[in-house]
Amino acid sequence: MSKDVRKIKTERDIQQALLTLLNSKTFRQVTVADICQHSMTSRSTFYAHYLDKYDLLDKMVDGFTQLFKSRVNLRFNQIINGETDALLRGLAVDMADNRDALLTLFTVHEPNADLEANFRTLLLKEWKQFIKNSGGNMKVPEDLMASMGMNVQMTVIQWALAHGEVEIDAVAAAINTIRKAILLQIQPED
Amino acid sequence: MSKDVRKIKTERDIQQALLTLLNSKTFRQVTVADICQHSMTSRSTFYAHYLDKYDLLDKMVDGFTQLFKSRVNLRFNQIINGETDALLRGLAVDMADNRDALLTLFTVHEPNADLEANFRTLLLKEWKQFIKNSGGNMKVPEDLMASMGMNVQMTVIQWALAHGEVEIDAVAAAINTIRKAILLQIQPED
DNA sequence: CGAAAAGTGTCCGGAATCCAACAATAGCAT
DNA sequence: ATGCTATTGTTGGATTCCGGACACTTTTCG
Repeated sequence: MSKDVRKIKTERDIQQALLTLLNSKTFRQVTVADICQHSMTSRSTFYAHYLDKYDLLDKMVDGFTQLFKSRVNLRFNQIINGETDALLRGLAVDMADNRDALLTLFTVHEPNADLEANFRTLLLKEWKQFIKNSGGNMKVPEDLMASMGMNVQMTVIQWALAHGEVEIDAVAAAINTIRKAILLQIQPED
Repeated sequence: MSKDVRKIKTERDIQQALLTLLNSKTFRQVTVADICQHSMTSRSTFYAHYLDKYDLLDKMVDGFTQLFKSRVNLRFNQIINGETDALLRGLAVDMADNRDALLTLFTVHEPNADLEANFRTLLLKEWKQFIKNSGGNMKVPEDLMASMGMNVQMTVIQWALAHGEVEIDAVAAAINTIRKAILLQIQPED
């Protein structure tokens, strides 16, 4: 049942071609012919794999969204006590493999294909759950703190992707300050 | 008459796979199955393009040799007076595009496929011709000076490939000293 | 030595891809 | 508006590639 390697190769080439083209063009400006030319595939083959360029983008965004989703669940489930800073940075290193692809796709915002929005939605959902499970009396609205946590984490992820996770320790201190302020609101019983 | 793109793609993938494998294995240790696995091509396809792995290596070496040959002729023909230092460094930047491939293939020395030997042979031939054309009375044997020029230039090429052509100016002064000493022998009428 | 494992080279049917058409639509300039 | 050009999808036959088999040689290892 597993795919023919030719399918894997062409899909890889097509997707890589789109990412490359997105460095010099808007997604709207990219044409199917462009993608085929860069990936060295015929247009008939392209349409054998995707309905159109929007379908291609959808599937790429969906793929990374699913990958991120599994990682998010894993990371949040692994949290014990005081490991929230590991969470903040952990997701960044998780996605480091797909550094270029993610950074590029973050710049694309189409109605049904918005990777950054998907990431934010997933994180927000997990933060709400996390706050609810921690069960303390909140001084401020829980949704506000969830949004705060999500935004801080998203900032870390994007910064790490853009600058390389090597120097991530340099900002750890600054992030820590913010993190403590947030956690103080989330778990006031500490 | 022009090739089907599929042929171009598979040959590109196969050749790239060999180069990658040569970073961790000797050419003798590399197996056809390895190449096929890395390049995601079937063995039957491999043998449709090449007789064996030696044939693959031959064609790669021949390709770069031909490319180098044309550049060498071009550079030497462009020499007027006092531009010999431009020649010394020019060939280095010419080959910069294929930096990784050349550096890797330079480590392979097979009886009928030795890129470094080919480069040296081509350079030596051109240096001999260049010295003969300059027509001065030589203080030392012409072949010796040709060999000298070839070796200096080969050193520059390999150094530039290994370290990046960006900082090539750093060694320009040192090379210049050697160059003057050599040219003094070649053109004693100056 | 002798058997097992790995590698080589070749073959074939079926699958994926190419290529060159084609009509239809969208965008753009005059 | 009117053409003109670019782009979009679709189709069918030719080409290339894949997967797996086969016989054979070489290497590895007990």
